Amino acid sequence: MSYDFKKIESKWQEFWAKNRIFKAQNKSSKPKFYVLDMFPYPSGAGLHVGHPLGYIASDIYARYKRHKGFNVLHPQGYDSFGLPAEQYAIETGQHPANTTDKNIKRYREQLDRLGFSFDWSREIRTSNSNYYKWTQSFFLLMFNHYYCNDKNKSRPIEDLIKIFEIEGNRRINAVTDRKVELFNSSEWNSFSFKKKQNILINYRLAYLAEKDVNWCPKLGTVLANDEIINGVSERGGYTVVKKKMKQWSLRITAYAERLLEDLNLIDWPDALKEMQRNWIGKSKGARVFFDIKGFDDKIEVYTTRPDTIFGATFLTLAPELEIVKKINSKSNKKEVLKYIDSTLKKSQLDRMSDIREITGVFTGAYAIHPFTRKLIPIWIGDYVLADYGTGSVMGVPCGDQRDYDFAKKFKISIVNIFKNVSIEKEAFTDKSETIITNSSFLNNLSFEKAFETVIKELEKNGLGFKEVNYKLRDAVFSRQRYWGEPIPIYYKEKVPVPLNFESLPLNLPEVENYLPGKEGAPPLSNANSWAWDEKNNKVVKNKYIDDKNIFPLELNTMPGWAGSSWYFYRYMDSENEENFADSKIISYWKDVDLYVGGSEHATGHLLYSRFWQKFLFDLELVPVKEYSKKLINQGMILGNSAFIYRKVGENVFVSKKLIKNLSDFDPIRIDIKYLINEDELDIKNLKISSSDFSNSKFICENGKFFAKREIEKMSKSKYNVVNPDEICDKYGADTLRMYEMFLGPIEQAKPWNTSGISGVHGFLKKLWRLFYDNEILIVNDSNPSKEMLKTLHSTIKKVTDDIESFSFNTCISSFMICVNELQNLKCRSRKILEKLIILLSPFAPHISEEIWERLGNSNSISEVDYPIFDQKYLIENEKNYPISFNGKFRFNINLSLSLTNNEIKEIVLSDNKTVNFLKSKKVKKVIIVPNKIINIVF
RNA sequence: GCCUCGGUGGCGGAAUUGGUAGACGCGCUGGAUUCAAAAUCCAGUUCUUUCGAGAGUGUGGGUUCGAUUCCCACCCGAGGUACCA
Repeated sequence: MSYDFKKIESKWQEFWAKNRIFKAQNKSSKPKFYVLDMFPYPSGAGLHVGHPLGYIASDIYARYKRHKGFNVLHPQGYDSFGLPAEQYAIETGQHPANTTDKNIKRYREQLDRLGFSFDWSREIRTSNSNYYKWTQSFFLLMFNHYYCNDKNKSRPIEDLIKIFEIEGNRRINAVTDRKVELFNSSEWNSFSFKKKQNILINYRLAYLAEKDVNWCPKLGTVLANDEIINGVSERGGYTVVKKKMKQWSLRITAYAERLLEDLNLIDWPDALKEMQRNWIGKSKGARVFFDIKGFDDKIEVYTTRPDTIFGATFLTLAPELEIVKKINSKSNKKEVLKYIDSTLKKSQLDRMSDIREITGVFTGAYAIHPFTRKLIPIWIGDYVLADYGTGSVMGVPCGDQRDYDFAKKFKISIVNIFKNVSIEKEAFTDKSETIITNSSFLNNLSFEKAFETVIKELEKNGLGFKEVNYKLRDAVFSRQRYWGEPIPIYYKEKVPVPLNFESLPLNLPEVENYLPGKEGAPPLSNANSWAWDEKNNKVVKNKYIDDKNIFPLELNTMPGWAGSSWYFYRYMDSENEENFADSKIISYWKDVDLYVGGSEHATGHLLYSRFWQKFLFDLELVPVKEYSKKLINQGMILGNSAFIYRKVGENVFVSKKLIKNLSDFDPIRIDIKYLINEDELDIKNLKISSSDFSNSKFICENGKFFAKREIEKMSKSKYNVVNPDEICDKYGADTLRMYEMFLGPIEQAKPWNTSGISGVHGFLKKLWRLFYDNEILIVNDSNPSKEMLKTLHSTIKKVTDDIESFSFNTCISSFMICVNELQNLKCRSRKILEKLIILLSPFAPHISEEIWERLGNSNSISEVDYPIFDQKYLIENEKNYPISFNGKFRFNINLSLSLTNNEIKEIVLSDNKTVNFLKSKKVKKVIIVPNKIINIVF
């Protein structure tokens, strides 16, 4: 009997599903362990071999933890709202829900073949209304809260209203996106409903505001910063322009400091934490006020180098600022307006390609230096961003390269305020070597000293104050799309009013088509029933909108990251109708112990979900500040694309090595299924299957035609995808699982290469032969030899250590060595072989279950305890290091050490206990820890 | 430009905290079994070599009895970021 993986794998997959082996219990005496995968977006292309990489790793760990006696929660679901389904709907008229269902079915089939230990009873879909009901409820909570800086947490908006009623807003210390006018209590109480709402919206955590947003005309929607790659849309690669639009935003900036600070609490990859730190972009500096000559207004600038204030020779304002139009003099008016206009028209891409090209216009106005009282010119320039800091900077040419270039180009004076430094060629920006001169009371101070001194002076004279800034922007939350969560808001007197909680979910309406409506209105404007009956709390037809109780509903939907910001809590209690999850169940599972997913979500999902968590934490809906203790980023599996070369202008293809001059040829992408033996082209097959090539001529070398291979991202459009189904058919899921782990370190990107898979498959066949000689089970109850025990226990140790550190690739090596050694030792001992098979079962669960059963066990192998390493079976060889040394040594358990050094002759360690060595005057202490370092201190 | 990570045979990659570099797998070479193939098994496989040995972990220095590992400078690659004052 040989290793019949097809029969084995379908048998056990059925068994696991039927017996609900992996169903997690919400009550258990066992310790809990929550293993989470980033749930997939079910695209139409199905899975390729790259997708399951992370799932395999997390599945191994989940199965391992079950063996170790944990109550493991390992769920899976679908992030099923999203753009591709909608684009497909626009093209074909099919409802996105239908295509999404179809795709999910296909995904599930593919996932099921790989033998994952998911608890499918907890499956969730973000596009189901019983799920997005809660996403909507969290939006309402954000709408009904504001961020209180004094308590440093979110508080109910009612608290704020109460304060307004008693004393107005003068003493309020809350996060707002712009300055709010000041009022006292009697003023507040006299305000109309509309006016009150327009004030409150400035404080809400979910707020509506006119914003410069990234508008993608081709997609007909706005995009968040993290959805733009190199100035074009991540999806489709379309141009993006700045546009002013009224948009919903979430006040993530209120949490900037906590998001930064709490990175210290979590065990996430350093690279990813660093990305989040940079994205948050904290900087310390000062705000400085400049008077404007001839105006009452002041210009406020933000600077991280207030120590260089005496080097400021001009101010530059962002062209978009309101004040620009006010202060520019008549003589320059035309030029200034033209410049403002051209800035607004530029697309993201233009602005990026124009990088370092210096442009700007003098406004004709002058500011007054706060200390010297000298006049300095006010310019505008698009290198100053309107939405960072104050949108204005003080130009210090000697201390900032951009200011330096600007001053040089426009012949503005440059003052050197650095001691013993030349600024002939470029600005001097090294803070650590800065010594200030030529600067009145700051002379001879270092950067740190000058920084503190000048801020004190500014604050004393009311000329400015210390300030911290963040690059992080509030998250735009409106999308002009159909296939997303409706925002539970209606408009009364053009003011947004939240639906009450009881009327959720606000279901996505049916629409006739999914394109934008009139005048670019979002697709929801195409719905006939999309108005809110306030009295009866229900959706009604738009035609009643003139009725005094009926109001228009919000037309925008939520972005893709809304549903994924809290889904890990829904898995805990996915059926709950009363709450997003029961609070007792939440306090049992608490948080995610291991989260596995791609690093491409570093500044998107992984930041938004942390923000969402902190908000829920403030409301005491969740028990922890961070939802995921540990995160592992799996690297991408890359595809190996194939190109063949066609002579320019001819239908003639030439084999790779015969080409001398590449410029005479066009590379043509072909599907890798037409390749045999790595890079040889199957011309016959290609000609038959693809009409494009049926009349082509192929020039071969030695009768064979070779293609060029190139490593790039695996994708359907690049014709380089490898389908896991094919691998399962040919080698089985256990082989695929092990091979994907064997390819290399989990977090590294690595190209897919099928040629190595035979080694792993051969291992499983060899493993089978350890138990079976043809038809006969050869395992017996003989006692194992010392060597066998040593092999087993060193494998237990290596594999356990490596699983704990997520080095799954070296685990596989250890298994291979173990099986080889046991084969050589002709091991037949059940005591050894049973343990080996348990050890292997997280990696190759199907074959392990099968063998386990054939050995006469009636329970599932997943319910068995993991073997425990016993040190006594490891006997290390004695090692001699005939050298003199100074410092640390590392040995295994038994040690004999001779030294040629005159001072120490011998250190002998045996049985971990007796230590003999000749005392030396120079040796102060010898610390010996078994299996650790021997530290000899001189 | 800045930030982060990395660079080891023909290839994917091992090497615990500074202690025999190249584990394990692929590929390749030779052999066994076979009518033959598949499958399987055994041996070899960093490079150079006058077969004594010598060189060798991107390059050049340094620390150390000893460096793939630590330090400095540089080169190359991947990812992130894009005028953030």
